Amino acid sequence: MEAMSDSDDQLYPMRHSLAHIMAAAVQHLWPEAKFGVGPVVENGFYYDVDLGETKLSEEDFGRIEAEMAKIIEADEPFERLEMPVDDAITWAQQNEQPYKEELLNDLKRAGTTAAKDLSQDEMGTIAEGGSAVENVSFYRNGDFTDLCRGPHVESTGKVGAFKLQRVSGAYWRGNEQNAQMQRIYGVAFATEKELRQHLAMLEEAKKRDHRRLGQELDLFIFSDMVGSGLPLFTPRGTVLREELAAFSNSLRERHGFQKVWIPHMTKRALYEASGHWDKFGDELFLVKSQETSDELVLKPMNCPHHTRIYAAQPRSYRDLPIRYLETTTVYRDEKSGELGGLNRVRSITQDDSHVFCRQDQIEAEINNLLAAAGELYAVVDMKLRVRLSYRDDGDGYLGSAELWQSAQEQLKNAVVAAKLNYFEQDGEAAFYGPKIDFMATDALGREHQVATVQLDFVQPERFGLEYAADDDGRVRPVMIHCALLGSIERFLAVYIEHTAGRFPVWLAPEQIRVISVNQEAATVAFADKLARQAEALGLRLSVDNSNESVGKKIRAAEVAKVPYTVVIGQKEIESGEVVPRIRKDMAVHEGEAPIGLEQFLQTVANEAKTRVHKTSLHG
RNA sequence: GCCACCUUAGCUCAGCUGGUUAGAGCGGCGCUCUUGUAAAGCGUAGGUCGUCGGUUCGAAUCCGACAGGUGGCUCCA
Repeated sequence: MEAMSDSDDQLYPMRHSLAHIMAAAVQHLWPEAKFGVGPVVENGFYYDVDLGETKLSEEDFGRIEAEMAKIIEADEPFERLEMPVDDAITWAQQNEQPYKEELLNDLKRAGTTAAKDLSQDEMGTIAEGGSAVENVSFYRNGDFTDLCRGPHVESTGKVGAFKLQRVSGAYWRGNEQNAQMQRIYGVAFATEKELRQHLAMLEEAKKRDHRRLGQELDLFIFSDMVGSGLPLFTPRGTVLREELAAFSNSLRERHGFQKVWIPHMTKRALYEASGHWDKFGDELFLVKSQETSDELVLKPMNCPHHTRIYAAQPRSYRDLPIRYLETTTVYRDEKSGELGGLNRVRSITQDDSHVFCRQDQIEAEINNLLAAAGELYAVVDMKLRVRLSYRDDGDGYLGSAELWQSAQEQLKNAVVAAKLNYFEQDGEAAFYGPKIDFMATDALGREHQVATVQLDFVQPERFGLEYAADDDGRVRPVMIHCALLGSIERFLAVYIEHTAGRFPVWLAPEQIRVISVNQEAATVAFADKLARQAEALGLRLSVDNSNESVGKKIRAAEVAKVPYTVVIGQKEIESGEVVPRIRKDMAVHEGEAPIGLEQFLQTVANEAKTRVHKTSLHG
């Protein structure tokens, strides 16, 4: 979320100490507690505990916090002890701490071999990672001793402000084969004020939650009868989807992509050929034909279909690159616990693109895509950062080492040329090729994975794709997958929260609301005229002619976050001018300024067309 | 899929430890008012308390299964 800073460095021992104090409190309350790991995380800390049959709930937080308060009140000094690993193992056995014992045993082995099996967190919890381990450290305060690398603050009184947040299940060492422990999370800051600020931010995030706004702004629904992870979009939500898709499509068309269309199901043979059946078969929705013996599946991706279009004709090196685009829905049978709002759904609409190109064209094609992505994220007003995901030394990567080398270089060159803020990470590549992952920062400073550009050396191979080179030899093209928005559903989730539902004019489901002062014939006729003019300009305008007070109707428009509201009555009918009420986030000029009707509508239409998020109008 | 918690009217929520006709605000509808930049007044209709089963003289309330949701874990081509 936020970058590490000096204050985070100071917070580290504090948060670490709080994890320790919480463990002490838990042990006071449940002496049989077995402890796992208790690391510092973003904004706080957690500790994994095993309480046997006892199930914690947030109602227990009061007791735990009260116990922690006692320990903090006592201001007990933290005492650091060191002992050889073998002695520590004896300690763990004597104190019946099997999880600690397991960690120590691994640590002992890691001392002589590579520490590969231990995750960073686990290593970090008990010892400095990587190097040979002889001694491990313990921290003691009062009657509680815990295996811990530290550092801790001097005494239990110096831990700042904290609050326990939630409890959840977590597998021991992140492996679902292992026992499930209870993870208690807390947030912690140096001062009460910072803690309050953080909690206020969480409060704001709650208000902006896309699920809540989706309901309040009437954008999408879920239905028990339709099923989990299958969102249905209302007329207003559909405007958002279609405007976003149209924008992404038009951007890509401008960058040389052609639209294609494919059916949403296919024989499973397609995925047996692509290799997806073996790897992801359990995520496919099966479709049974009642007429034939075909075994069909709903498409979980579009690339295999698109390769069929490519392969339907002999291709020459002169034809490349060939660029297809399609905004279409794929279906993936995600596990039930993984679904959530629009973030993870089972019907996923991707603004998908596939480039088939020569190896020497990779860099130019990536440049092309980065330009499109840059334009899109500038319009939606989100900062981008990219991760270059490379292969590591492991095997299991397909394609020659030289191809990878060259491809990774070309990716990086393109990212550097695009002046993107980037970082590189080995071992994050897909098995079929290196990739660029885009993270967008929202208005609350949270980062979200959105667009992605991936090179693919495998599918061209699997599907036997080729083109005729200048010497008439047969050569494999490289495939580039790209989605600018990622998925429309996930993008909407992020974007609704980014804007808090205050959509810019080009996306707003309702751009102008007209409020009548009364229901007299002249007023109604004037409203009708306005509506017709707006329609001619392609604007989304609605008229609120209900028999309510003007104040109430203004409020309704405000709550619906409509960009422009105009009140019409005798005055407007006579002058032909309106004073638009402008949604606060869009205003740049102070003061009121009446504007001719025609000019007002033209201006709004122009703002929609140019996709600006501020207005040139005066309120 | 796993752990914990949740599900009462269209929405937001009351309903104490099981006890006669399940409440409120907003929204809807009707009437009065014809209104000038964030909520006019009065009236009225909405619920087999997520579904199914069990315990009980009696279940919105207790138990179980299922469905859906929330927070995590695992996963995310």
